[in-house]
Amino acid sequence: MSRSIHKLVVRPSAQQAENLRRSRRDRASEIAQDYVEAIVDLTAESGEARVTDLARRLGVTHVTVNRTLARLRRAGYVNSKPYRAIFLTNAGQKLAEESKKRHETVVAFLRSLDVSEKVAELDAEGIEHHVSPETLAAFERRLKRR
Amino acid sequence: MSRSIHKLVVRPSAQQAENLRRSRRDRASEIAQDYVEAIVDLTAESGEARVTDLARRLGVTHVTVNRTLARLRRAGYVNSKPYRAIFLTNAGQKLAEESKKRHETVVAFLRSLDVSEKVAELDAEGIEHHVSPETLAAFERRLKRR
DNA sequence: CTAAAAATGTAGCTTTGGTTACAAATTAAA
DNA sequence: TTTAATTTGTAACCAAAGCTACATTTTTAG
Repeated sequence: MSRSIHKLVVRPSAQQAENLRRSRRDRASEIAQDYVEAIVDLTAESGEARVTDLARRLGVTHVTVNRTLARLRRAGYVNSKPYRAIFLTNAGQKLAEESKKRHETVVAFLRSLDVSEKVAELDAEGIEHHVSPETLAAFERRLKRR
Repeated sequence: MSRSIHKLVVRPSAQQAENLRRSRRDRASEIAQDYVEAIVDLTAESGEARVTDLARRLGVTHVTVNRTLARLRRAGYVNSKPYRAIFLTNAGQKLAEESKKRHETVVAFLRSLDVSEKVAELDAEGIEHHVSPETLAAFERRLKRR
């Protein structure tokens, strides 16, 4: 194919390449979502979100949290100062709300298929970042219909 | 000045931390799955899978393909020699079959929820790597029931 | 108040997956 | 068969996300 007819078959490949490229691009924001969600939860639970709390919750070292927070600060999702608690910007709060809602929908949907609670949580963690608005709407439709 | 206390590494990981850590670990094999699937497809379509074909299909440069193939060779999924076509090992074929089946199930399932074909393909690309056997079984159950 | 403990920050290394630029090998064409 | 085009390989770079080791700051206990 490479040497003869590749131009004739370019369409399907192009589509899939685009799909995969999107997959990869999306990944950049997945971690951001995990972080803002965790920040919201921790703030609700204990009044403030600290680096160490985040590290424990996210299963990484405080060093990783630190560096990632720097990126999120640059991206405008969080406000934080050295040795102080971490706060979300408006953009960060919006992202967190959307993420949380999506997460809950995915979990509820999986539960509605009789997936066990533990596995539903587990799978949702990975799946939620790849659910488009259209698919999310389909999930919600299904949930309402029972 | 240096206190240099050798702290023992404590791992009191919460459930969610474990979930996220799994997410990350899983990611390592996602690319492998994309590659072996693409190799199967290309071989079926045109008799052999070449570096350039893979690059086009996966939406990356041939350099990336090259380096990733080296890793897959090390991992025992592919056999390849310089300037020659790429073949799957038995392990690679097994992985490809499983991946393909999972992909098809996810797409069919989304389609059964009236998600459009294009979006179903798009979302499946990201979702399929995070679907546990239990959830996959739930999808299949649902598909049979209609 | 002081000293130890805990939290946070910084330096520097690793791996992975991406890139461009250029070199070498193979294939196709004149 | 010699040359041009295409494919493949290599070198050298980048950024993200992970780590350990160590330094600094803040908090807490005595």
